[in-house]
Parts: sequence; C-alpha cells; structure tokens
Amino acid sequence: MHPYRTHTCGELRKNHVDQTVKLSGWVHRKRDHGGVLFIDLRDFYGLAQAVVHPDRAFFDEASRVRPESVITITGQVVARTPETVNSELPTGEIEVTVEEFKVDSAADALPFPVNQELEYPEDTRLTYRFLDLRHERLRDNILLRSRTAQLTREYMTGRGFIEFHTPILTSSSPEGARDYLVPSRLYPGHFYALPQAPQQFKQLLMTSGFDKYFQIAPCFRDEDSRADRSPGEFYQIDIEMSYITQDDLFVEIEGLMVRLFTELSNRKIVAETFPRIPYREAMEKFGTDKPDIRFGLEMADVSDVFRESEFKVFRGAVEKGGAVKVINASGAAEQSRKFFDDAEAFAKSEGAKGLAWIALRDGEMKGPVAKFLSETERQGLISATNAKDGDALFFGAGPRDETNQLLGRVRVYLGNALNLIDENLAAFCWVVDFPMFEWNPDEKKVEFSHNPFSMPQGGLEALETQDPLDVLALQYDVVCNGVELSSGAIRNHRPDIMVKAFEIAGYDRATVENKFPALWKAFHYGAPPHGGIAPGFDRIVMLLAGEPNIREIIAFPLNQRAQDLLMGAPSMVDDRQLLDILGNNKRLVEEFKKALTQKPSVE
RNA sequence: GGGGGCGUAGUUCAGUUUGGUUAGAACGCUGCCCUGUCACGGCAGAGGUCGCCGGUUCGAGUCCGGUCGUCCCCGCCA
Repeated sequence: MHPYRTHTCGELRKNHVDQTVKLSGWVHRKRDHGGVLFIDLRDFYGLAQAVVHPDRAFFDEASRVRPESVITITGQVVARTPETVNSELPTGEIEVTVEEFKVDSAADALPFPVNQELEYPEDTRLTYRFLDLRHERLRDNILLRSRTAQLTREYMTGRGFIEFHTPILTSSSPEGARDYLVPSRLYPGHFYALPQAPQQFKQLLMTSGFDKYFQIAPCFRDEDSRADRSPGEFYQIDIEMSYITQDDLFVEIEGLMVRLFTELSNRKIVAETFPRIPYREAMEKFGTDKPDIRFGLEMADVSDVFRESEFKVFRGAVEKGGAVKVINASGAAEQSRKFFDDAEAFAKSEGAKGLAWIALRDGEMKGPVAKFLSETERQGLISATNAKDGDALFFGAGPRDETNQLLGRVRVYLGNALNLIDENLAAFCWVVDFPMFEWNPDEKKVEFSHNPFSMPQGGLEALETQDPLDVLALQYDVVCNGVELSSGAIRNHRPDIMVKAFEIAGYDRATVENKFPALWKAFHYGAPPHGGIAPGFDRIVMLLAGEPNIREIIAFPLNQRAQDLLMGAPSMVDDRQLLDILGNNKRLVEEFKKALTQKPSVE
C-alpha cells in the first residue's frame, strides 16, 4: 500500500464501501464526543469524515491532535446510516472507520482559524500566508488565476501568437516610473534595471519578423501601492502585432476578453464589440478616461444656457472660460433631503465648493438654486438633459477640466447611491484618440501625454502642420467597469517621425538616439508597421474574482509598504555581498553602511 | 511627501459621546465531562501596559498634545 494515500479525501463515494483505504491530509475540524471522535480530513480535493472509536490504542493521541495537523489514516469505508448522511458534503454518504493513525506533522495553536472564512488583519495574514492560502476563498482566487493564465495561453496560441520570454535583467529606462535597480558585480557602479514592461523588446521582436508576440510578462515598477496596484511587481498580458491597424488589434483583444469573462466569470458582457469613446468625449461625458458605462448619468454641457445667467456661480464660470456641466439623475427627485445633502458633502470632500441641484417635482423646479433660474434657462436645461418630472439635476461649474473630473466622481457616487450599478455586468469600452501631446503648466512646455512610441494620427504631416496640442495619437485604452485594464498603441516605427515628435517635446535627435538606442538602430534596418497592447493580468483576475483588493489574487503579495512579511524582504545583506558590488573596497562598504540611514528590515 | 479611517484579550468587536469600583462578549486556547456529530454540546480556567510617550485631573480606555502602526485615497504610475 502507498505510504500516504490510496485515494484523495474528496473522491470517496458509496461505491467505495467495504474497501480499505489510506488517506492523508489536514485535520480540518474535530468533533470529540468522548466516546467517539469525528475528524474531518481535508486535502486539495475535498473533505472526508473519519471516525475514531474509543477502544483503539491511538484514541487519546487522535483526540489531542490540533486542527491543521497533517495525519495519515488507514481504515474501512463505511456507508453512513440514513440519519447520519451529510447532504452538504460530496463524500457525505460514507465515512472512514480509522484502524491506523499517524501524525505526520503536528500543528501549533493557529494565529487564525483555517476552518472558517473570517476577516483577519492583513499583516497577520501575510505573515502566515501559507496558512491563509488554505482558506477556500484565497485558494479559489489562486486557482482562478491559474485558469486565467492557461486560457490566455490557449487563446493566444490558437490565434497564431508566439509566446516569448524577455530579459529580467535589462537597462534602466529613461521615462516612466522609478526602476528597481540591480547592482552589477563585474562593473561596480553600474546597474541593471528590472523591466517596467518589455515594451522595447517586443517591438524589437516585431522588427525581427516574429509577426505576433505575446507574453504573460512580469513588470517591475517602484511606485506606491493602491488597492488595485501592487507595489513592486505585477503581470501584463503583453501583446504586439505587425502589419495591423487599430481595428485588427481591437478584434483580438475583444475576443480574448469575451473568452476569459465568458468562461471564468458569471458577469454578463454588455457588448462583445466594445463601444469606442474618443478621449475628449470621455472627459466631457464621464469626467474620466476610464468611464464606468454600466450606468448612465452622463454629463451634459449647459455652459451656453448660463452665459447670461443671474446666478453668478454659473455665469462666472462661463465668463472665465470654464464650463457648467449637469447630470440628470433620472427619478431621483423623490429622494430625501439627506440624500441631496450627502451628495453635496461628498462633492465637497472631493474638493468642490458646493453641489447645486434641482429636483423636478409637481411640474416645478425645486432646490436651493432654482429661484435664480430664468424661464429661458429652465427650457434650456430641459432640452439639454431631457429632464422630466421626477428627475433631479446636479451641477458642476468652474474650470472645464476640473469641473469634468469633479462631476465625474459625483456621477460614480450617484450611481452607487442610487443603486444603478449592476455588479453582474462586465461593461467594456475602448477609449480612443488620446492626444499625442499635452501642456505642462508647471514647466510651461509641451510633453508627451502617454508614451513617446505612439504613431501620431496623420503621421509626419500632422506633426509638421498642426498645433501639437491638436494632434491625436493612435493610442487607446481598454476599460472595464471603470477599471483601466490596459493601454496600447500603434507604434511609431519611422525614425524621421520619431525625431519630429521628440523635437516637439523639446528633445533633439541625439536624445532619441541615446535614450532609445535599440529601437533607433532597429528601425533603420527594415521595421514593419506594428502595434500592441498590454492588459493588466492581475486586474483582470480581480474583476473575474470580484475581489476589491489586488492582494487577494496574488499568492505572495508584498504589503502596502512593499515588504514581504513572510520572507523578510527587503533586508540588509552580508558585507561580502556589499564588497562584491563596491569593487572589493572595504572602506566604501563601511561608508556605505554608515551613510545610509538604516531603515529597519522586516523582522 | 500630503489627507482620511482605524488601533481595547491570540482574533473579531462592545465600552470612549457624558472621566469614577475588579475593562466585557463571541470565536480560539488549556483542563474536565460527553458513543453519532458534521459550526457537536456542557462545566471550569488562563489570557489585557486599552499602540506608545507626555499633559490636564483627586482619578484617564474615555479629555488634550505628540508619536508609531495599519488600511484607503492624493501625489507618483513612459
């Protein structure tokens, strides 16, 4: 007989009755009746009830074994009597009468129970992550992550994409987030950087002729964390294709997303061909470049209506070149006064000076600002918003971009407050036509608004003839439920257009050559037109799992302050290791250690 | 770097508004009882620097100042 198991805990059924079986697993739960002892034995595959009778020599040992200890039992599969069948359990029709009992690994008292799904402090969970991962919810998330990766590979290879590995030790990139640096032993004072994304490598592979690239690529960025952004490292489904238009790429991504969400979640996909929203329109209607289109409440521009208004807040905003925007919260007129006060309190907490509102009740406009409105303005409002009796209007007024963003957050607040957001939906959209450049008011200069590798719409001619701030890029984002999953672009593969684009952003030709030597060189030896995208793998799994925090779908995440509480990273290193990277100079090692304020490593 | 929430037993939390005897409950832990449970049940017990430092007060978990930790957000994220 096998030393550990003849069956798994989840597979025993009625047809195994009378067989002698061996099971190994964790003690999930014990029910000690003094005269008879029940042990729920758990492994990866399920749960089985083991019964220990008091005449057995190991009865005392078994009754003392603590939850989560690993044991091996041998015994006979017995059919349960009808009264004792547990219909909740797949193995509930049988139990195993224990004849041999062995503790393989005794467990100490636990920092938190594994047999119940309760909330525990995250630092405790991360310190004992190996235990936390035994919880069903976390385990299911990790399995979902595995299936997501597997299905992605299946889909992508089925579509003719080639999977690559690109370097982890590479060079520091000139733009973007902070790099993680790795000191070089052979070249003291020199550093590798961990890649923020394999951006340049995948473009080089296109230039090498591989046509369709993909990689579930590790990316490293030294940024502060968020609920949906783990510090340090994350994964992207990195994709690049040659000889394509934007439309060709959208088809591939729509197919991948529909496949993943159809097979791995219960969310209903609102539209399998994702609607496309130009960036400018997204900002005007939703106040963000990642609109949540599971619900309406789109913003309308009523600046023209209030150009001559007696209501100074609105007229003033328009006179100063700003905007007056309005949201029609259909049916909200009957909400309590508290509802409107809470909405205003929210707007103020986001930085607004106030939140004007009007409720249409009994054929009249009611609310604090209604009395300022002329008949013409009332008509203008109604035609701009299609408002009818029972609706409520919420206003934002001020500088245009600021007002859009603020009222955009009010929109999401109202969507939640009015229960308009259906959690069972997956509402994808493309945001397209991002501007190529933007004005940096602090440094008073034009700069790239996304990444410098995008192809400007209209090519070289657009750069030469248009106002740079009017030039659009072949740059796009894919958004789901208000979460930005990915940015991508049709790339700029033409050295002459690169030079012109960088020139507009204030860099000379030498800068391009020095900053991006690989691409610069490669694009002089026959580069195919190409483009791609890189959806965030972790965020997709988050959406599939319905988890609000990215750490719940990562087996061993860093905590918010970028520490690994289990492994103790980051940590100080031996003098020997410091000597290696400081050119064997002992004096330098001492100065190095003295100079750095020694932030304590993780205990 | 900045803002907000939270910090009381191993854990989840009550108590803080209005300062006043020995700081409670549940789960977990330890011991005892229990032969059909499946979140088994019953009895008993251990377990607390109320995050830390200082202040006000006859008296501080409770009020004040500072500080630390943690989570969320802003900045940051080509």
